[in-house]
Amino acid sequence: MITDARVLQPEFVPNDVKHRSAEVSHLSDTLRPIVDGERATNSLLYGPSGAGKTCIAQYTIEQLRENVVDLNYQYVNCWEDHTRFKTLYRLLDGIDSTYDIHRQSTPKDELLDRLREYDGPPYIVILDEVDQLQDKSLLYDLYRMRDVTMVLIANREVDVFGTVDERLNSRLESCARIKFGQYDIRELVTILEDRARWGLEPDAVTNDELEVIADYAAGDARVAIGIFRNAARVARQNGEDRITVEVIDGVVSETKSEIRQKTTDKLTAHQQVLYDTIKEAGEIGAGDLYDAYCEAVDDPKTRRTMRNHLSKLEQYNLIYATGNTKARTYQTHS
DNA sequence: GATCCACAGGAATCCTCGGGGT
DNA sequence: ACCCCGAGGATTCCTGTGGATC
Repeated sequence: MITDARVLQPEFVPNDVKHRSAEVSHLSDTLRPIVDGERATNSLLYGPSGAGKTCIAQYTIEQLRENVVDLNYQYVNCWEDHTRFKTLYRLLDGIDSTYDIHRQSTPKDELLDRLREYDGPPYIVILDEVDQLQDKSLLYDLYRMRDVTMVLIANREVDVFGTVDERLNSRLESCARIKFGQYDIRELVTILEDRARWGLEPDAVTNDELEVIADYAAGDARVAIGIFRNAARVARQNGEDRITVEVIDGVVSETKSEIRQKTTDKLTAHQQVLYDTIKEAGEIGAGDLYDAYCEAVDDPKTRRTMRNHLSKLEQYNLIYATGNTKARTYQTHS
């Protein structure tokens, strides 16, 4: 039933994207000067998760590479590489310049100097989940490099610019903001149609089933594709030759927790405990939460550190807080 | 409405770890 | 073997805020 499993993967970038032509052309307009050997504008793509930001960034740059003789680019997930060192390391990796860097504390900012020395072809860097970057001044350092063009990706604009100082803010003022909205049902269906056409036998699924999936996904393409993939897998295991609504119903909650799991896996042990505690309690205040947390771990950190962790969890969209000061409580999402 | 106090979050400082230099 | 350095996390210190209580 499955003819090409690759197109069912979440990181698959199709060679034709749907419903995002405005965003694609906006982004490629900002990058176009590179074709003429000029300096391109930096850009910020923002919008909810599963709205196609990462996909469109990669797609657009691929398109550009076909038109430009020489162009380097590198994708960095700032959540995974959230420290200054790791991000810089990844950027040097993209231009094969890491050969003798091992430790975290090479002479002060040697990595940055190394990047400054770069004089190859234009270098486009995608900084995904850039709001997770702990040291935003790195953006300023990158901004000042002639050959480097930044494509920033975040959920909310304010997460990127709300926290940086005046100096950086005025520099980034000029960057192109490209807003991504949620997909609607119709759009999700056509996205899934394409994947079905490329990856499954004909007639393995009809629009009715795709609509059910799109409905469950609530605008999030990542969730839609995840449900689709799991449904295809289960159908194949059952020896069926098509995806039924029953199969879809069966994999929805599994898929959603799978995606959430991917997020919580990236948390530290202490953050996990906090998240689990909140989840179990349903709704909990800061004082009770700290007490429960101290019970649950051997070496509890301070209250202040817990607050730092909580604000991380909030940024990750795992929890949210309501109310002010004493009345403030925490809850998990969905 | 005055006072209290748990709480949030910024800033400065401390601590630890990994790896270099001598 | 020893000391030193830088990065990043944790802690300490602090201020401002708003709900609770009388």
